[in-house]
Amino acid sequence: MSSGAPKWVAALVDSVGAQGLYTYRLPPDLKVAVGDILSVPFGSQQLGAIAIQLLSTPPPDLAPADIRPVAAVISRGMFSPTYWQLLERVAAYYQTSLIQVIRTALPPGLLGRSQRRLRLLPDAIPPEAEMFLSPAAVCVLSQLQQSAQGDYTWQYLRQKCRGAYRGIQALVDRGWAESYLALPTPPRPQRRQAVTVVQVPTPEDPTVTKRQREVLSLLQRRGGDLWLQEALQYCRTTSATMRSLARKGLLVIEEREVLRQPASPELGADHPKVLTAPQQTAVETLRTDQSFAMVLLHGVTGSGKTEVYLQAIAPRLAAGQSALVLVPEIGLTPQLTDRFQQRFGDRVYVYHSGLSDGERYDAWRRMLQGEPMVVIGTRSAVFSPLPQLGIIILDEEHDGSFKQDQPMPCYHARTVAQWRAELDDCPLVLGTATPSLESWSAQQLRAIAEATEPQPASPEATSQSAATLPPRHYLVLPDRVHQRPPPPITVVDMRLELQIGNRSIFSRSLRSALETMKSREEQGILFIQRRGHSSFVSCRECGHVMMCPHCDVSLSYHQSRSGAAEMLRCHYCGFGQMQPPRCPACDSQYLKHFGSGTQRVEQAIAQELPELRCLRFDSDTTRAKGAHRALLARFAQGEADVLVGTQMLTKGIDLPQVTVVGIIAADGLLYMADYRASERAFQVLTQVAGRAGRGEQPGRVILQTYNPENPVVQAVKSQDIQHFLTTEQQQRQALDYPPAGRLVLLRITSPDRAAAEHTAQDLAAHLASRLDEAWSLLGPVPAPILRVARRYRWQVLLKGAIAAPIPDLTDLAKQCPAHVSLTIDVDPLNLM
DNA sequence: AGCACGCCGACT
DNA sequence: GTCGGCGTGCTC
Repeated sequence: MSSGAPKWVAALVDSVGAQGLYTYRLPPDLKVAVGDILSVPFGSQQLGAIAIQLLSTPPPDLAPADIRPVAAVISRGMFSPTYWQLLERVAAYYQTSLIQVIRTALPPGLLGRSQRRLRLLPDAIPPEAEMFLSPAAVCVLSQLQQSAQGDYTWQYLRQKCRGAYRGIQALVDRGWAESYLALPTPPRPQRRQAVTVVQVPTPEDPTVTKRQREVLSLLQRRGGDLWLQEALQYCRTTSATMRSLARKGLLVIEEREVLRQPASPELGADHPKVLTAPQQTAVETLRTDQSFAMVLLHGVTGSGKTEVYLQAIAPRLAAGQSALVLVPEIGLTPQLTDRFQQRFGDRVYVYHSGLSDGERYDAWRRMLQGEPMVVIGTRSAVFSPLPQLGIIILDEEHDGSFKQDQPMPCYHARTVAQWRAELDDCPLVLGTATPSLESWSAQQLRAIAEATEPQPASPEATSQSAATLPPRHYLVLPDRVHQRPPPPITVVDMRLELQIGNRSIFSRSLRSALETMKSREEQGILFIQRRGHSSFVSCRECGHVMMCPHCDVSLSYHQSRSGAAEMLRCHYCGFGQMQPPRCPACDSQYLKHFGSGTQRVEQAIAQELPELRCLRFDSDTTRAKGAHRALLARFAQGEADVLVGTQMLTKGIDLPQVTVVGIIAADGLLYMADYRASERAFQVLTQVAGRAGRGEQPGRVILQTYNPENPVVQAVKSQDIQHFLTTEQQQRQALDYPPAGRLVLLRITSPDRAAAEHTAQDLAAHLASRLDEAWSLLGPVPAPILRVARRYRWQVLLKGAIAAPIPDLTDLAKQCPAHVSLTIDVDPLNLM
């Protein structure tokens, strides 16, 4: 035997409990390469695994007899080297295992899992078999007898029957049922018959009948290439005619893979638009700079960012490269995806969490084929395996939904996209009307570094040198296209309204604006903050807000159940106090927690402005698939005068008829118990305001608040973004909050109330003893909503200097008792 | 996730 | 004694 050929493979097994790599034997006829997806035996299961390393000698600590063989190769050549590096980087930075990252990145089904199933053997079962069996076995038996096939997975039976395990055992022991292993079936690409016209007969050809000519011309009218089923229907003919045409060599019938793509409505074509000068500059920059760079595209709403994306992508496609477009939520941006499909046709692929497994699998196969294409997707699409990536665009880069906070890895798509752009050496465009403080600060840092670069850098000054920072460009689109002026923003002091006896949620200005709007047959948007469980407490007479004495955040209102004590609590340090009956500043009795809903606004309109027809746009009315598009279409067709909605209204919708935007109460946004409250409030309010006056008619914005002098309100009013960001950055700097410092949040949850609390305390105590001075510990504190989905939640926050390396916390999971789970959230956005 | 093993209390 | 529940630890 030749000694060089590898006979073993170290593989990463897709199992929660599997730690590290496992060695498998390679059957002589099976060719395996690093990165291939395998099916391997693991205990009693057949699991998905990824080949990590080929070995020519088995590990010494393992008896050769104990090494089991690889069962099959499910998929080959999945990972390019840079893709592999990307996943490893994500695993390392976000402190989770590589397999966990792989599970996030790959579509379900690629790492197939076998099922253990139980099949009834009806012939062997005597009458009144129940007499001999335990209740559990009877339960299993009756379940199986009720099913058509007499066949269920173990998992299903265990769900249905108490003590199913022993019951199954009893049935198997008596030979009345058999247990077997269903091998994982990789989702099979669907295949269908397709017809393609390949030759047109000459008019005088006698072998082609009149009917056949008709069929051919009908087919050609439809592009000469369609599914057999459709072709038969369309031509009202039979497969015999088609076969006869195929025999004459006029068309070809072949099996073809169906790449399932969710049906999109018929769209007309869209052509490149004439660019404004700033758009031209932006497109030019992106055309010339094709290697890794971070490009912050700062364009006010309505300035035509999408057109820049489209024209930046076009040359990449022409050069055989692909583009990745990341958006906050596909459902909210039908207009963007439509536009891309109109421009690039079937080269556009939409990838998001709402796809079925089959659709995702198809999308992956198509991407791996390497044809140039445009993938538009949400957060997880940052892992799309596009082999020839030419540009990454991250639209609405400030949006929080790019951060995952539920299962680990708690990654930020913007961070991962940056690594990806670096590894694949292509530009990353961050588009937004309201840059995040992170992106803006990074841009500032780079600008400062570049300004100081001409002098030869001293060896000590390394961290600030331009060479160590990624190259960055800052591109501004300062004006709306067609020179539409930005809508003026009127700030209304709601305290004054209360003083003159207006207890309505509508100020006099908003009311009259809505009435004028109605008389001109224009449309309006009323925005309210999404109602949350916990909210801040503010005085309706003097505007005083209850703040934490130890932290620079507002206190949150808590009431565990109706009738229970009303508590105020700080989400950062755990400080708590009772809700005072009167305002500590002015002794008013109108000290109330805030939180109003879309429904309340709807009611108020019905009572006070009954002539206005209204549509509600919130998570309740848009839950169904396609509901966003439908609702927006109804509104666009003039079915209602006002659209009442939440945050969802801020995202990339273009409604040209809207002239009035009313912000019912900005306050709910201003005092969320979070150091990012101001930034988020500024972003949301600016985005909402940007919805007004996008069409022919000029727009106006009415912003109602109990705190007109609040800096955020002032900044929104003046639209001085630079000033706002500079001030905000200084405040973060003073408190060492990101981006001036960094945070790591540990979320500890358990169905056991005490276990969650004790584990949080133990982990905090343990961390306190080992963290260096660059890091400080905040907590443990109970989560603002202590119990969610029957789990009690505690958290520990680590706050560190920006330059300090993040401590390795991966060992903490092992210190958690059973039933307590730990999530490590690096750079958390959501502190709740 | 499963599945084995081992411990403990309850019962023919 | 043994059955059945459940906690713990391992799977190449």
